[in-house]
Amino acid sequence: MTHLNDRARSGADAPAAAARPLFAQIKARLRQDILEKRLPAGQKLPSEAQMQQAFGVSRITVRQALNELQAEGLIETLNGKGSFVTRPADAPRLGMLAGFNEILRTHGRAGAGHTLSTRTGPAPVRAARALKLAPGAPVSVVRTLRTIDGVPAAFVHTFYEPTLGRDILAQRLAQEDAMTLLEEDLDFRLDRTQISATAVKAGRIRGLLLGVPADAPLLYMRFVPYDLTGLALLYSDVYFRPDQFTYRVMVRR
Amino acid sequence: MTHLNDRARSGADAPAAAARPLFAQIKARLRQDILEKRLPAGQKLPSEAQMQQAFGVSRITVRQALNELQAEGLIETLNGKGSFVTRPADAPRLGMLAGFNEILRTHGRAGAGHTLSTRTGPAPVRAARALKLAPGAPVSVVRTLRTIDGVPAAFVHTFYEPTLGRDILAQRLAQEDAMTLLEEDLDFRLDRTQISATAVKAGRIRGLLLGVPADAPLLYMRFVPYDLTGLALLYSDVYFRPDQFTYRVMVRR
DNA sequence: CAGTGGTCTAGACCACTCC
DNA sequence: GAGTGGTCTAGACCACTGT
Repeated sequence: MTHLNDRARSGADAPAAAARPLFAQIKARLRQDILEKRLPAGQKLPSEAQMQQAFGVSRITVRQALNELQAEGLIETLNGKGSFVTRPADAPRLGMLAGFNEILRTHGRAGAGHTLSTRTGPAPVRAARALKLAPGAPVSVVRTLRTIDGVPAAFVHTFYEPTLGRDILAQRLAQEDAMTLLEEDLDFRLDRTQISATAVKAGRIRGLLLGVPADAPLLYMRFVPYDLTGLALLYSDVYFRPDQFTYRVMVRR
Repeated sequence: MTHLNDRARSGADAPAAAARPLFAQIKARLRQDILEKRLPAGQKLPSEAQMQQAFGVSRITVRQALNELQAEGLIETLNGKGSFVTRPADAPRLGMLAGFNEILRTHGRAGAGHTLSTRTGPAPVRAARALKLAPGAPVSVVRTLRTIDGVPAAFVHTFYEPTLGRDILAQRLAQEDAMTLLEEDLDFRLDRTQISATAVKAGRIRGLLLGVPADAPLLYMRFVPYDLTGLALLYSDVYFRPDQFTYRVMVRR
């Protein structure tokens, strides 16, 4: 049966369950269905009239649930057509989580990438902490070199839990950046990304890789993207050649 | 008289005005009253019942307007008390626009600042472009040096239009960072900030100021905070000593 | 207690989309 | 035209805040 609490707030006081508002219950149910992919991306939701029936509530109550889901970006609603589960890749990149290649594309420059190495090994402390793993837990580590118009521009170290379908990352990190892959290929719902930035001297090894003197300054950034569920999806260390690339973000509020 | 369109969509076709939804008209009116400070920060709005009367609409229509204003962060609504115009400083810093000092405070370190110079002169091209001013238009320029526990940490160049009450910035930029001043002292409603980051060699002059060798790497960032109305409030160039400061942001979606 | 916002119902008419 | 979401009304009861 599909019905909800049945207004169970009146009778003998329910011992535990807090009797949440109807619209919140409907919202939570739909939300779960979406996050656990029982309602896959692009799927049309039942019409408001159908939900009214199914849940046994008035239309306004259904709409309040849908409005909040829309505000969270989980669904989009089109007049005359219906409500649909958002495709993660279509969701507007509000805060600009655009990755490396995406930025280049909008500037009309040609990005490319080479995988230097792929392996699985114990997580370094900083990666383990960011990913909330036990120190030394196994992680996949991919090192890539990204170029712009043939010139080395960034040296990237990506760490991620080798479970899930995430191993396709290793195959494709050379062509696309991690953010795009997570959204478009793995259908993760990116919610926010923790970014930090400093500068470092290139040093001998990174200098050779990036084609700059050992004392050249590099932009050193870390990225940790999080799911809508709060899960840290990966940890990425990036060294940028400042003459080739400037990082830009629009931060809201 | 306070009434709205009076459902003017039916009769003889209104020539221009597009007959926007009632709640949108109410929302727009309140929004303007808030942005133009006819409803000052902290002010209690009329109750929903009063607005129902004043605008001649149903309560749900009033609430739809208020809900959207709340979603935009312009008002906050407290059960049993009423709706109030948000104080910019109270609004949650979602995307983390926390400035320099604020970050230090949460880390328990002591920040301080010295004003190196204050003057008014023609805007450099990059500042004029960011602030949407005519090239060479007069801007105030303040140079400050920020220290952490007595060690130089950042060299800051701030440009802003010398109009408005903004000149109090010059007096206080040494003690507080610009973001905080804009919100707390000038009651601007920050909406988003354009940030960019690269690395540079310190060079001789900046090296002397910050107490590092001329070939030391520095984190070079630019900040342009925008109003809710889309106005660029200032332009800021910052050179950070990487051993003293790492920039962190949480970017949403 | 009176006043406030929070939730909900049962209708209604409209604009839009697709057939 | 039938089906969809967008807007709106006129009520109602509740929980919370103040006195």
